Amino acid sequence: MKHDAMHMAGKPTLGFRPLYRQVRDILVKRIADGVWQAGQMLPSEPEIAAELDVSPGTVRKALDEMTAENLVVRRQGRGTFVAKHDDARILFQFFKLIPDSSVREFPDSKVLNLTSGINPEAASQLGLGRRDCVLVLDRIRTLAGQACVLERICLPAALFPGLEKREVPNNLYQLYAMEFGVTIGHASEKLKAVAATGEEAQHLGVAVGEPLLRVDRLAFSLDQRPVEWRVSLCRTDQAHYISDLR
Amino acid sequence: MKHDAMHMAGKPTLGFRPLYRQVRDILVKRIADGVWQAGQMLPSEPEIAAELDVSPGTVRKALDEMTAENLVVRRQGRGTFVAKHDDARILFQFFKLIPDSSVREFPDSKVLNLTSGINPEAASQLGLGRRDCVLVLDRIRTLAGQACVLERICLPAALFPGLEKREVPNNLYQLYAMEFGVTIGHASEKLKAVAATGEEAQHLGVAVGEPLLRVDRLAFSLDQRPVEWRVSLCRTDQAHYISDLR
DNA sequence: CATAATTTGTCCGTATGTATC
DNA sequence: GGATACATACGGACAAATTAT
Repeated sequence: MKHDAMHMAGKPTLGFRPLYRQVRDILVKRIADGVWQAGQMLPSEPEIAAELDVSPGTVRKALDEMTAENLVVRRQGRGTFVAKHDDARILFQFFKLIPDSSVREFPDSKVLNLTSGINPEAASQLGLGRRDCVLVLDRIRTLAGQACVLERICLPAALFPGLEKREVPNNLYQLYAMEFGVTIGHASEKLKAVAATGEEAQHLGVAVGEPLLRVDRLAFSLDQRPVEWRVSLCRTDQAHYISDLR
Repeated sequence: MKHDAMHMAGKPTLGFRPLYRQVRDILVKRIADGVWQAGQMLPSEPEIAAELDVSPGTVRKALDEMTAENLVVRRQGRGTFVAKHDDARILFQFFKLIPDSSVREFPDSKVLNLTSGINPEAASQLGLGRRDCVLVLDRIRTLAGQACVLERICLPAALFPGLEKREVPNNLYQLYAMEFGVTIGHASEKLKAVAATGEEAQHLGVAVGEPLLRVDRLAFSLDQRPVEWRVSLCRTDQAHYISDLR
């Protein structure tokens, strides 16, 4: 690794990546493959450096990036740990709806429906073939005692075998990681204001035509593949969605 | 600086900051104070290191952070430059509304109204006294040929003297920086779905009661003070707001 | 067009401080 | 207190990109 072909050649190859990024990729892959599991401590920086035959500084830079991506957590004096999808992290990274006059809070969930079958639209969003089997989960979420979010979650059935026959917990991303080895790395959301239809209005306890915030999320696994498509309809009369621009 | 009092004492002071962060603060202050202006090249890393009597690696780490915060831009072989609020940056960092079936685009603006006076609500948002003078700018913005955003922008009059008597350009953050020495560093937005009122509906060409996306933004200067409060009402029938979760 | 100078990017190695067990 | 781990700081060597000569 130290005397990488990329560096020896006069010209860098087209697909050249810096050494620290190659190291990063190796470490990410170990997490994605479950070699190092959620919450587990990584080997120390000098150990990783010795194993991969790079300098400690290079490992440090790779871990710096992974820390910035929320893939690992570093604790001085203790070690570096694979980030867990615990409630606190989900709350800050993936749940952006906050009660207007109160603090951040993890919503309860009630499952309405869980089916599997053909769903061309969802399959397209998830990058599957039109006829690949898709799981569809409908649920309603409660914030500060009020039904607040109605959401439909679509998943590639192939990645989550047996999910239909299982109790579905509140924290889905933890379930994906712990039970199916699918770790969500990041997600991209598209927001619109829409009018409530009859069925939606009934679930959320609002009038038909009332404005709702529609959040269309595509979530990606650590290897950058789309693995969840989620559409949430949110009441925003007593809550708001936060977005920080930096 | 090298033999900082913080380091000599056996115990770190309560308000201790790492050296590279102290360096960062000095450099940020120079940008905030206009010593180094937008687009200007900074001295080279070894020069800054020599001037502040720290090692080049420490300056490098300070600049790394500032790069991550979009305060400076580094270009290999050329130098490090103070980030400009040019259209491209505004478009990616601060304008999150994208046409559904097209690419990112910088919206046109038409000023409806520009007044100054007492405004307790805006003053409170901006951290001013209730009776401090506030500038209020109303404008309407066009995306893909369609009136799309109706927004009200509130500013502390004390920071923007003479703004009322001036032509107001499309790119406000550039104006703040170039003409008034106020650089926006980051912003925080709260989103809700609301129903259009009569006046709003007329401006945006929709029916009364139609759902609109209400974006409530507080923007902060480099020294972390709130300097702009902006409420935007957006049509989202042919556009959407994007938010990346990482 | 070729070369040199400048600047950031990458990589390396060491020493010391701080937190935890 | 000692051992271990990460955090900080330092400084140097070479590569890559750009600009000036």
